Amino acid sequence: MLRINESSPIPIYLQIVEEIRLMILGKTFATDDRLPSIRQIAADLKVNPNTVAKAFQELENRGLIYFRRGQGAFVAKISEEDQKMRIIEDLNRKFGQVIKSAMEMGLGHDEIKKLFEKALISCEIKEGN
Amino acid sequence: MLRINESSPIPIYLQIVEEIRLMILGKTFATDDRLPSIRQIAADLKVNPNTVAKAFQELENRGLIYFRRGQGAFVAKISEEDQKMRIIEDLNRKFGQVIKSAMEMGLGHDEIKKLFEKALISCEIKEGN
Amino acid sequence: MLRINESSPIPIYLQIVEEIRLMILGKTFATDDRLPSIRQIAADLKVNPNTVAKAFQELENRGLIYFRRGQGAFVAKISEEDQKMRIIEDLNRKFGQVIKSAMEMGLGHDEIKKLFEKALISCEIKEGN
Amino acid sequence: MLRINESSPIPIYLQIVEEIRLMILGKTFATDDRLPSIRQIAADLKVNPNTVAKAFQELENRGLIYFRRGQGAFVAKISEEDQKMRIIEDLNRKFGQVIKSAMEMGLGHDEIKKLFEKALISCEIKEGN
DNA sequence: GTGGTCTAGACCACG
DNA sequence: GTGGTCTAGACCACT
Repeated sequence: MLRINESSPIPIYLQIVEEIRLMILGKTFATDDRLPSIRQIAADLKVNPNTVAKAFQELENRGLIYFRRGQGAFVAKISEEDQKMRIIEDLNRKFGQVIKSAMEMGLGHDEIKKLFEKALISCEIKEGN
Repeated sequence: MLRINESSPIPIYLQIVEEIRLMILGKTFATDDRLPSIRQIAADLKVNPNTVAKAFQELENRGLIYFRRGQGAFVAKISEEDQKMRIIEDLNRKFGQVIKSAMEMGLGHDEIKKLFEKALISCEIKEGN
Repeated sequence: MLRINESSPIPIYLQIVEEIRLMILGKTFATDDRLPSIRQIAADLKVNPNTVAKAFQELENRGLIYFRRGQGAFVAKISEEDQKMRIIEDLNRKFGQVIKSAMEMGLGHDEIKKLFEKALISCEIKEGN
Repeated sequence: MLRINESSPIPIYLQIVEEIRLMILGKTFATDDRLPSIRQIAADLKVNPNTVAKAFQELENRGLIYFRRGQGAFVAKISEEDQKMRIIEDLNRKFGQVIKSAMEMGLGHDEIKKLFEKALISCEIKEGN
């Protein structure tokens, strides 16, 4: 389920944090669902369990998951509005960065919009597969 | 001119690479323009000259700049089409990532589009300042 | 195993690159073999680890080695033909340079050949020891 | 007449030294011939006069040239035998290096000889042009 | 243990 | 002045 990019400069544990964060916000996991075990994920990703453990700790620090001794990690409760807000803020920030860099490269409003729409369609096609 | 984010997990030298790359693609610098000196940038950003040197070396490896001994670093020639192509590929990839994460969080086509347009407008307002 | 020449005008890190390159092409190391660690080589050669790291980075750029996080550097895969081709090109270039300089010094075909053969034999004797 | 390689790691002044050394040993210049002026060479190579001056100084240190105030640099006297010996030593050393690297890459006597002969012929063809 | 990043600061080559 | 190399040594990410 998870995917990491070995050659990215971003530490693996932060890539895992981000992936799981998105899954939680996107309700792939619901409140109080049990997450896959650290060992399970480590085996899937062919990564050291310590690395996954570090990611889980980070998620706990951010209040997105909690641990039950001997049972594993579970999705923490977030209110609907809170969740929606976080998603929107997140995307707003990400879109902002891309648009900013597009503007730095000299593209205008219409060009940017066109590129976005092309990317959106191409994503939907991939998703459809 | 350049800005770096100290707390980002992305290494400083790669942040510098990315900033300069965007400037070159966006024609802030034209072909054969001299870039600011390593020492200059290092002083501006308050980082070690070696860190900037590493960024420059990376840019040279990617063929975006070249060096003249004792004179400094200069913007390499890229054909117009090549440049346009790189910009588009770059944005396509970046938009793709954001859209993908939006879909993972359960947003639909229209919601994503709406968020994008909001972000675009808010960027233009900032730019206008 | 490695040797460097302190007084050469060629930077130490490039000398290391060349030595390891020859070892890989000459199959002293096979595909996916682990190279000695940066720290190990640095200690052996009595140079700074950063210098060796720079050499390794260069080898990675040239596609001769790859890294696994936390494990070390490994010999990348090269096809047999590719390897043979590189070796031949390399030697052709090197011989060409020496022959060219010999010609510039006024030596004729036969003299050059004689010198080469003498050198070849003397190398074989050394090798035999 | 001279050629330098901008992208070589060997300093330009040492490249110039080597070129002129070969010319002197190869009798392109005879004893007491006047060498081209520093400014002349600097202009030809599009290099800073300081760089050429440094090369000349190095040649003087090695006893290959001498200066006459206000007149320029001249080829120093070398005995015939001395000259022949230097040439041979030089080539022997260079061939030795190439052969050594060939052996390190696992090539045998006959393969090396074949490659050498091919290179020799291809050099003669170039020279013939 | 591994490599990766970064700093502080030295010295060199080149213009 | 420019970039290039190198050292000494720190801290981080990962196995």
